[in-house]
Amino acid sequence: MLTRTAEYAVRAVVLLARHYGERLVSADEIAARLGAPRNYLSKTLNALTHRGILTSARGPGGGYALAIAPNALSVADIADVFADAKPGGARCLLDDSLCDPTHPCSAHQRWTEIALNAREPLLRTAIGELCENDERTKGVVGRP
Amino acid sequence: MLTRTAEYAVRAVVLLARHYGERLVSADEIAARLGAPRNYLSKTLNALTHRGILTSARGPGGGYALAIAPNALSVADIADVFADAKPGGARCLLDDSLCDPTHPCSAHQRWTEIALNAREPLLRTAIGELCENDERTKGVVGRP
DNA sequence: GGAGATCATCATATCTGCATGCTCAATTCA
DNA sequence: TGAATTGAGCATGCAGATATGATGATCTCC
Repeated sequence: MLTRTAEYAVRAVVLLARHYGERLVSADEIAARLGAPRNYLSKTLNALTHRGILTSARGPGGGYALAIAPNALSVADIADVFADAKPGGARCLLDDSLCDPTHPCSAHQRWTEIALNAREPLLRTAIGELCENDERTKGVVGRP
Repeated sequence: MLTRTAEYAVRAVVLLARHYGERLVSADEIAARLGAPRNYLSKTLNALTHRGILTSARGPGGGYALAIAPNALSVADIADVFADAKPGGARCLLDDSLCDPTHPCSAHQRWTEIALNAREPLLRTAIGELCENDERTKGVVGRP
């Protein structure tokens, strides 16, 4: 469903969400706890930082932190950072030469609808919903 | 949502579905109408043939044809042929060292549920539903 | 049986995601 | 100011997906 990089990103963000408002978490610690390659993860975290999803601080005691409340951040928000931006949607399913992009065929519309439906679960799921653990330290979760 | 190869496959199958019970369509014609590389598409069609989804015939007048009724074939059936078989599902979202595979954490279960929901639209959509065209030559479509 | 059409397969090149290692830059603290 | 810590960035290699070209195998038709 997600590319490997996007999966790293989601897992890292979920981890950071569990420390939201508490403390910064260094790339080394995140990599160790996720079992992900440190340098590769670093680039991923960097991309999230540039998008304003994370904040970062260097030096001793530094690391990454979530810049957005866990319940205000959807899984799709994370995944989108690493998705190749498809410019004009998918190509026509039936015949490239017979489908005008401005007046797409019915199959085209149906296909787009399916793609949206498949994306829906990612859009509707907040990071906070994935942070439940056995201690339930964060209390009730869920998109408001 | 789909890999490029899987997208070619779906589009090719939809094209073949429009000629279901009519005639065979050659790889050359399919490639031309889809705007796909001929030899690459050939391997894709070959894989579908080995799975029993298509039939093929060589020689003049030969080509490919759908081996299954369009309404009895889901988009997921096609996509699965080109999906890498993930052995044990996704890794734990929270912390690899804290999640026992036999007793996955709640986040793990939630994540699996999301993945299933995202796959649902592909499972529920029959190829026949994507074959509607302006002439509606095939009559009413839809999974029975 | 021969010629042309068509599927099937192999060899190779290109591109992208993934991963690793090294170096630079910024921050903290003594 | 200097050392330690930590993020940021660059160079490179590897594997798989994607694409291209050439060749073989099988079929139909004459």
